[in-house]
Amino acid sequence: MRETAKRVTRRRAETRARLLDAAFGVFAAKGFGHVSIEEVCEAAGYSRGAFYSNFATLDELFFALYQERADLIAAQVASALAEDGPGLDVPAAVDRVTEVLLLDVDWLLVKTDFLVHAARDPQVARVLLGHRARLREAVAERLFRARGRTGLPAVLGDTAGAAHAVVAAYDGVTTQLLLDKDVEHARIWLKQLLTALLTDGGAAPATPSTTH
Amino acid sequence: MRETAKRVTRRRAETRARLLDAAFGVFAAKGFGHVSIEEVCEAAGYSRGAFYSNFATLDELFFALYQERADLIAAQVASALAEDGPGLDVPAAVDRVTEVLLLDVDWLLVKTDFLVHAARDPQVARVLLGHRARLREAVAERLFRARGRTGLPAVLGDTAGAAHAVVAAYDGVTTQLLLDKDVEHARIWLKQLLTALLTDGGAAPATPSTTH
DNA sequence: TGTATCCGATACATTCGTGTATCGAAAGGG
DNA sequence: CCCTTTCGATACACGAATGTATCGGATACA
Repeated sequence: MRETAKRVTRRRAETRARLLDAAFGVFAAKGFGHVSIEEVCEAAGYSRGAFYSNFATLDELFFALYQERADLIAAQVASALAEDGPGLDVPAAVDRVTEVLLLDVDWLLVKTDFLVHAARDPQVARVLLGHRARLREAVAERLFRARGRTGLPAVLGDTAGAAHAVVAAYDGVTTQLLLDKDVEHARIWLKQLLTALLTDGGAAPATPSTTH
Repeated sequence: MRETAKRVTRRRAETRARLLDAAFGVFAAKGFGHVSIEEVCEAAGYSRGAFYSNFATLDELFFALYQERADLIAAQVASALAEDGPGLDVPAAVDRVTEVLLLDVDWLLVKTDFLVHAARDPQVARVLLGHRARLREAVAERLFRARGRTGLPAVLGDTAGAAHAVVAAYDGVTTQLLLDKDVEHARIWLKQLLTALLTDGGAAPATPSTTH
């Protein structure tokens, strides 16, 4: 006996996807909490009937949207970490990851909205914490492979601690980026931060003016 | 000739303050964007007439609220940085600042809401950027006074760069704190991060389990 | 204490969003 | 090719929140 033995799908999947895509745009532009169901439907080119046929509430759609995109990003990060020359080239990996993480400001906006949402709903918070934990583990595993090549500062503890620091740096840079919208500067800055955190002395690269 | 020669005030100041206080509670609980004007008024024990007499829109109230509290925190941080034994004791200063910055989770919630708000309104963003810049300058000035005692890693550049890193660390830790609500752990973790960032090798303190 | 002014409560009109119920059309199975 | 099932559009009823206009009571100042 199949669970929820719904007969079908195909149109449905399409409209669901369109709704999610449209919602992403609307959320990015106005912020969850300032968006009505109607706006999403209008942006997607559907009427409210389509919405209620696919989702019960706007929260549910938001959740689905987040999960979809978060998984996508996670996969990209994982591949950026995996893809490696023969030598465990940490700085190169940092570059690739930075590129992926700070790709799309709209996503950062939506993600932060989701954070704010999760901060008030323990159920949702657990999911987000799960995503973050998985990300940290991927980073930690990568750092572990590179141990020895790079001397981690003792203050951070083991590779897990260092991974924690990496995520914190990412979050910190994101905050600033949301305000000044300067992606290039954010990338440079994140690389600098990660270098400072992950290398023991820190071979000084050309330090661009950090007065922004 | 006085600007806006309103005759005056006393009841007015009182109700305005009560409205702001009540709004803080409501915003912290439900999040800006899920709060109606009526809710704020009800929480404050007033009717909508009082609100419209003091503010034009909910955004305006939110802005005033943020500014008020942000100034307060800024003053506390400044005093925590200033207050100093004869010797420039950086770790002690880090402790004090950490204490102040991670004092009230509700404030972090509201602050993050405001960030999300500012991210979509350049006018508001400039104000927030201003606040952050002032905070950074206070930190930088303090670091400058302590230079020599603490060897800053070269990767970060000058004291201004280091201050930038301090704020980023703060923001990063805030994000995690909003999800797990563990203030004590956040404090420890922030101290660790700051130590790792501000000291060149980093004298390892007792590293608590960072697996959270 | 009188009085001009200000403040905040109440009432009202209106707009906006929601959720549901119904119906025609599309899609897949036999 | 028909027929059953599902999808999504339309219409409607309802509730919630907004903004304004008006009014009575409070407050400062002479």
